[in-house]
Amino acid sequence: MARVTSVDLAQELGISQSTVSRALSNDIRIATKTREKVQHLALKMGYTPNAMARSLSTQQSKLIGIVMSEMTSPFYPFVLEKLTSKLHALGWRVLLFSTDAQHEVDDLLPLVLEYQCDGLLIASASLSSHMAETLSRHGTPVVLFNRYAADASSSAVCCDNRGGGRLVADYLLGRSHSRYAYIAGRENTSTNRDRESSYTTRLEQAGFMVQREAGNFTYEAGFAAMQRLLAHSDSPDAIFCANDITAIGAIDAAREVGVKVGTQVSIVGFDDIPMAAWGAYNLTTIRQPVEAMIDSSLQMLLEAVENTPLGSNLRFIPGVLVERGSVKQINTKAKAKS
Amino acid sequence: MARVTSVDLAQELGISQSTVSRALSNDIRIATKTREKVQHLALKMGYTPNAMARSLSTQQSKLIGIVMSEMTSPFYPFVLEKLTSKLHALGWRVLLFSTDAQHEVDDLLPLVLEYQCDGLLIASASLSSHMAETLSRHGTPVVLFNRYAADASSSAVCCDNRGGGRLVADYLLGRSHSRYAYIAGRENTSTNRDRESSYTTRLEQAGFMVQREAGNFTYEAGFAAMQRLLAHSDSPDAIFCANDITAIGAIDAAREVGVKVGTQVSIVGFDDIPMAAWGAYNLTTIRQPVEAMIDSSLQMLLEAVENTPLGSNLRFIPGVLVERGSVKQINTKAKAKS
DNA sequence: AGAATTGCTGCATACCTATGCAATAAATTT
DNA sequence: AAATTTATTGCATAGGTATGCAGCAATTCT
Repeated sequence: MARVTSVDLAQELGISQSTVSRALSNDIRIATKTREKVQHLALKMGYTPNAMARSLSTQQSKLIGIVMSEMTSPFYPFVLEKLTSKLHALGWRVLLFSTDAQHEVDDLLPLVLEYQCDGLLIASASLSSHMAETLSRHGTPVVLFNRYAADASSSAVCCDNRGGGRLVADYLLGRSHSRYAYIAGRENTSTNRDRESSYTTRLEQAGFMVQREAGNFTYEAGFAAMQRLLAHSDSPDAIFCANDITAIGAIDAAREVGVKVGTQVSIVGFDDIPMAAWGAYNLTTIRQPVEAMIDSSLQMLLEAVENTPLGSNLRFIPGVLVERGSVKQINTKAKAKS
Repeated sequence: MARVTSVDLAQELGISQSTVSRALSNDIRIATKTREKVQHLALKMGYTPNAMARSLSTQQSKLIGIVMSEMTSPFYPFVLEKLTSKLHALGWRVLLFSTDAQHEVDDLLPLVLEYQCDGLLIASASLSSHMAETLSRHGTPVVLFNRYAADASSSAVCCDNRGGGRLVADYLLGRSHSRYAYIAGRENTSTNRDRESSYTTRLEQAGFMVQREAGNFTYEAGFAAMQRLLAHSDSPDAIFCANDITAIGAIDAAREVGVKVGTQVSIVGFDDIPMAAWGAYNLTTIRQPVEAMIDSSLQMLLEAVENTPLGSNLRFIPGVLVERGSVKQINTKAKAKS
């Protein structure tokens, strides 16, 4: 029951604890024979190094904190899984923090600091500049995932949401729609702001107004927003939704009143979550370059952890439009024209 | 940049480190004045206790390890989020491990042990009896979530899958179907075994055969399995799927070939994930009592952590059938009969 | 006033590992 | 054979907190 320590091994073999420690870390200076003896006994006695003691000694916890909100939105579990398995493969452990509301992120940080995380990754949540400063004072590098700070005080990697919004606008413009709308995500997220503003700007440049409905990145919000849109006689025929879940809600709302998606009305999402490809929805959407975003943020973070702390650093990775069936096909007139 | 420690506080105030430590933990023996002075300075200097050092000293890491597979299946993110936020509220931190394949769970455990986790929760994955023994030798309590060990060597809380299977069988039997099928989940999971055997047994008792198609808890598997089922002329009219995702795949496959779900064919799932309620699917399913399962497993685990390590302990919590539109309604004849 | 109690604080050490430096023994060089 | 180098190991300490026990001053009791 009592944990076996390196001292136990040392006593058992009649050697010093330091030799044991070095033998177990394959230090070249230890005689091969001794090394093997130690490693063999360690195995036999079921020795497990104490990471706490090691951290204390080395001043490195080998811990990466991940704080994530919206964990139940289908996009993020994939991110979380990839992150943790890649970190594990690289020898890091992950300390997980979840939060619903934005304001709680700040409350969580002291805990991150207590556990001496070597680095911090914040997904789909932001960071007060006060806390960003605290972290930097402690020398804990942090990168934001899919969100960036207004004051650019911390590094971040995002999907190129502005580019994505433009892509959608152009795509819809190219297939002769006449009344455009946007169903928003949660306000005060850079994600929503960027997708909306770029989409809207582009359409306005082309001479169109765009109707706007509030939302919050959920199915229910998408459903309700679509109902509102359909309540008027001149309801839109081209709708960009802040994310896929919202779009799916919108599709279900349209179907419920017999409006045909992909012929009478076009709907585009953002993310390309697995459900977007499901037969019932077949949603045209912008695919977030998740793998690239994950790799990039990991690289950024670990570099900062291992080398010198780098300054603020923003990286935007473009998404790609994946065409499915929720947008009107080009009619012959438009085709001839192009 | 240099972290401020309790020693720094002590020096600054000209008192001993032990007094600082006690003052910060609100030890009654410390004079109120001193306590306040210390706490005030701690705040001012931005003191953060070092959890590593504390763990080393107290022999308690306040860490709960969670290992989870199938993180991307929609059921588990919810579980993970609930678990972490409840643990946080109770003062615990969570060390997250994810794994795809079963065999990797064993490889992960040494890491759990290195970090001195006070307890371990394994979701949707199992544990070799060898490792269960190792853990118990280390005195680390473990509870399995939604999976249980064949040899009952570790505690577990599960949905009552057998009860659920029976519920489905009875429900389908009650609405005059004639050809039954089961689309399986991953083999070698207690979840799949229990759902299947109870369902099948009940139907066989009632004199029916049940056709079986392999699967693995995914949309694609459900889709493919349904295609196989529909390939024959006497395809089933009542299908129980190992989980909701599988059922949704099956529904899409049926729709693709024009088979009407809820009238020509009945499909029932298991889990009641949010998508089951989506308009396009409207899936009748067994709702897992997630909250109760989470609370129960947490209670079980934390009790074992804080008190004496308890022996093996199994808990099965019944699910409830939620009726939606994917099953044939009772026709008048059947209704008259009952 | 002396004795006992109470209130508050400090000393010393445990927890476990990693690592700079010194020490010893063995091998090599001159 | 003496001097230098190489190989291997041990000593001692840092890292930050918690805590049993002792110490001291102030208060209360007899």
